[in-house]
Order: sequence, then structure tokens, then C-alpha cells
Amino acid sequence: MKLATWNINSLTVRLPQVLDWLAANPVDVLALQELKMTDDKFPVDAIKQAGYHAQFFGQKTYNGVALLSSTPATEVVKNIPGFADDMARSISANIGGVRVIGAYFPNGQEPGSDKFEYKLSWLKGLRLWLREELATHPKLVLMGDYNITFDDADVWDPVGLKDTIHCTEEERYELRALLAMGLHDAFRLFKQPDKSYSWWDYRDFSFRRNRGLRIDHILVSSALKPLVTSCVIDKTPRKNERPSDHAPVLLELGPV
DNA sequence: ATGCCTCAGCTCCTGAGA
Repeated sequence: MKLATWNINSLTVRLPQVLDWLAANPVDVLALQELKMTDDKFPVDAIKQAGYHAQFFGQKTYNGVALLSSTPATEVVKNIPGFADDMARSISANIGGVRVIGAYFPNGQEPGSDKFEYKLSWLKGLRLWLREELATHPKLVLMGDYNITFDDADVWDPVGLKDTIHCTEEERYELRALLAMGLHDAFRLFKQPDKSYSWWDYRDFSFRRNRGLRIDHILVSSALKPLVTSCVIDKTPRKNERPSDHAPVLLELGPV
């Protein structure tokens, strides 16, 4: 089973790239973030023609998430039960025997800001809900744009970016709390190239200089961990003419 | 501190992203 996550920064702009990428990478599940469109604009037909079912949860201008799957998705849940939120940030479903959660974590803008406080409360809401979700669905994958780095290895300039957004102790505390409840960073289960990142700023030739952050993650539950055979970042689409600022992350599992 | 780049929208500037 192959799963992937990709923040595509507007599905309107990136639909051709998503279809191209799926043709080259026929995954079973693709979680998308930052659709930036309302549900009535979602390209159901194009996705269907590509051979995929689609579950989506969008809003105008910002945010928006979707799960594309080669087999039907069931028990679809939008956002975090128990956490009131007016933004479309997560979508969950059972697909191929796995509970899949695709999420677009809040950015947080700047430590100390209102948006940062919202990010921390969202993270706490996610953590409290996940505890139950893991008990109900032991085979679980949480993937998406976390907007948090685990540690210095995920940051191109750990000194210059110390305690800035995506790199603060408060954010990383919440990320480690997810690991403490039995989730595992699939990417680090394997030897990876030094300076592996999933996002590069559009400005200052950041991609060419590999000035990036690893903020897109795939976490797997303990029940799935032994089944993981690979996890990689695919930098290929970042080289496209009008790329998303994020690259997809891919996970491969043995038979579930 | 600001610009640098990209995208959406009550669009020719602004807010937000990260």
C-alpha cells in the first residue's frame, strides 16, 4: 500500500501537476492540503477520470484538505471532533484497512501572536482527539503539512531560525507528544540524505540553494510501524515550472 | 525592518503563507 501527502498551494493552479504526479506515482492514497477552494469548485470529474475517489473539505481562499484514494473511503470525518474550528484543516477516513488522517496544521505566523495561540490550541485539540482515535483505530496514519520541524536536522539554518515559527519549543513539544502516544516519524525510520526538506520558500532561490524545512510529515501508529518499507520526499515536482512550495512525501507499507 | 515570491479576491493592492 502506498500513501502520500502533498501541500499543493491551490488545487486550481496545481491540478495538472497533481494528475501528472499521480500518473507517475500511482499511490493508493494521496492527502492534499491548501486546496484554497470551496467544495463546489472541487474537480471531481478530473480526479474520477484519473481513477480516484475523492473526499474533500474546502473553504474559500484558504486552507482546504482532501483525500484521494484508489478504493472507496468510509467513515469520513471533517476537522477535529470536540475542537470548534471555522477553518477546513483535516479530513479522516478508513481506506484499505487503515485509518488515514490528512491534516493542514495551522501556520502560527509568529510566536506570541494570536495565530500562534490558535496553533497551540489546535495542536492540543488534535492530541486529545488522537488518543481516542488511536484506541479505536490501531492502524492509523497521520500525514500532512504539520508546519513544525522536529529538530535541527529538519532546518537549513538552525542557528538563524532558532525559536522562530516552525522551530519553537512549544510547537516541538506538541509534536513530541504525538510520538509519546505511540506514533512514529516514518521518514526517520530510514537512513536519509543530509539536509532533507519538504518545503522551500519561493523567494531567494531557496530551492536551488536547498534552504528549506522539513515540515511535511507522515506519522504511523505502532501497529503499522513494522509494515513500513520506505518513506521518501519526492523533490521532482518542486522542479516544475509553477511548483508548489512543498514537495510530496511518500510512504510504502507491506500488506495491512 | 524590508524585500524577496506566490496565490486569492469585494483584484491593480492587501493578507497570508512559512
